[in-house]
Amino acid sequence: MSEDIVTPFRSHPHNHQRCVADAMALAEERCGRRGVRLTPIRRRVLELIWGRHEPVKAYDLLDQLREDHRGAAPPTVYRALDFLLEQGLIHRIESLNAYIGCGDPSHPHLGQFLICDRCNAVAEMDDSDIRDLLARKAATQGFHVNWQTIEINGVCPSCRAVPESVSAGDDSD
Amino acid sequence: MSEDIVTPFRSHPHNHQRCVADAMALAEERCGRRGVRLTPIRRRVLELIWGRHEPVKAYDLLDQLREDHRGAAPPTVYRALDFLLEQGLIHRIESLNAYIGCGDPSHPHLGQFLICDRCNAVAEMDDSDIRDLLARKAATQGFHVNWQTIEINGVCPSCRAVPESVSAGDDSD
DNA sequence: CCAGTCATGTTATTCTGTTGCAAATCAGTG
DNA sequence: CACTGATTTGCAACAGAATAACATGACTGG
Ligand SMILES: [Zn+2]
Ligand SMILES: [Zn+2]
Ligand SMILES: [Zn+2]
Ligand SMILES: [Zn+2]
Repeated sequence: MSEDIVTPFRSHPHNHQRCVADAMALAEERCGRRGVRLTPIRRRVLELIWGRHEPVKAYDLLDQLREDHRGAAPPTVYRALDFLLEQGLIHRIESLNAYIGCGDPSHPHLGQFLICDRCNAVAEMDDSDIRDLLARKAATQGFHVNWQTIEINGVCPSCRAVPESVSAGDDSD
Repeated sequence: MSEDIVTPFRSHPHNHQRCVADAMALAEERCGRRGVRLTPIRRRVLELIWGRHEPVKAYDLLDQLREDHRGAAPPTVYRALDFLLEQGLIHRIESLNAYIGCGDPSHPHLGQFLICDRCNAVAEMDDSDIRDLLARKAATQGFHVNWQTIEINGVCPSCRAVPESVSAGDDSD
C-alpha cells in the first residue's frame, strides 16, 4: 500500500501515557540494535518531544530540560536533537523551526507533514506515491533527489468541524 | 500541461543582464497594476535577489543594501522581503532561510523547488500534478490544504555531469 | 494646510543555532 | 587495575534570523 499514515491526527483522545512509553521502548530498542547510546539527556529530550503531540521548539525543550537538569545550555539540546534526527527518531519541521517525534522509527524515512494552522496538530505521512511523483518530476529536470521536505499547512479534521473562532488563534483574516 | 517549469536550471550561461531586466519590468508592471508601490528599497532588494540565481540570505541582502544605502537595518530588508513575498515576486526557501526570485510572478502560486546541494542552483516548478496529489492525499486524512512547502534537495544536471570533488562542498558521505 | 495612511529610520530585543575548548564519561586493552 | 582513544557533556561566547516598539518622514485626498 502506497499510503502509510505514520502518525494520524489524534482526534479521539488516546492513551498517551502508553503512546509515549511505546515510542520510548522503540527508541531504546532501535538504539541498542544500532550500537548507539540513548543517554539520559537524549532520552529525556525525546520524552519531552513525545510528551506533546505537537511540534516542539528547541528553546522550549531547553527550558523544560533545565527544570531537572541544571546547567543545560543550547548545545545540550541541539546535540540531543541532532542525535535523534540522525537516528530517525524525530523529524524537523522546517517551516516551524520545530521538532516532532517520528511515528515509525523502524525504518529511516523523510516524512510528509500535515500541519494544522489552528490547533498545531501534525499528522505524519510516508506516502510512496508522493515520494515517487516528486522523484519522477525531478527526474524530468535531470535532477537526482536526495532529500524531500514536504510540509502542508491547512486545517485538520477536528478544527474543520468547529466554528472558526473557537480554536487557538483569532485568525479572522 | 500540468508541468510548468517556472525557473529551470541555468545550465547554459544565459543573458543574465536581460534576465534581471525582464524580471524587474514584470515586477514594475505587476505592482502598477495592483496599485502597490515598488519603492526604491523594494526594487533594490528585488534586484539584489535576482542578481544571483540562487537563494539569498536576508543578512547578505542587508550587507549589500548597506553599500549604497547607509542606515539600512534588519527591518529595512525584512520589510522589503515581506512586501515582495506578498506580491508573489519572490519565494522563501524554508529549509535554507533564504529567498529567491519567482520565475513567474504573473499569477500568485506556491512553488516547488529543486535545490542542488553542490552548486546551490535552484529550479522552480509549479506543477499541478504535485499540487493535486498532495491535496488528494491530505483530503484522505480529512485535511484541508491552504499552503504547501515542497523543497527537494539533491544534485542538479550540471553537477551530476561532474566528478564529485570539483564542486562546492566535499560531501563524500 | 490638515489628517490619514503608508513607508522608512532607529534602537533594542528575542529567537534560533553554532563554535571552540575543557572536563567528564565510557569502552576496550594489557 | 591503569592506559588509551572515542564519545559525550559543560560552559562561555558568538553568529544568524527575525521581530517589537516607537519615532519620523513622505505621499495622499480633502
Ligand atoms: Zn499520544
Ligand atoms: Zn517519521
Ligand atoms: Zn514562483
Ligand atoms: Zn548543481
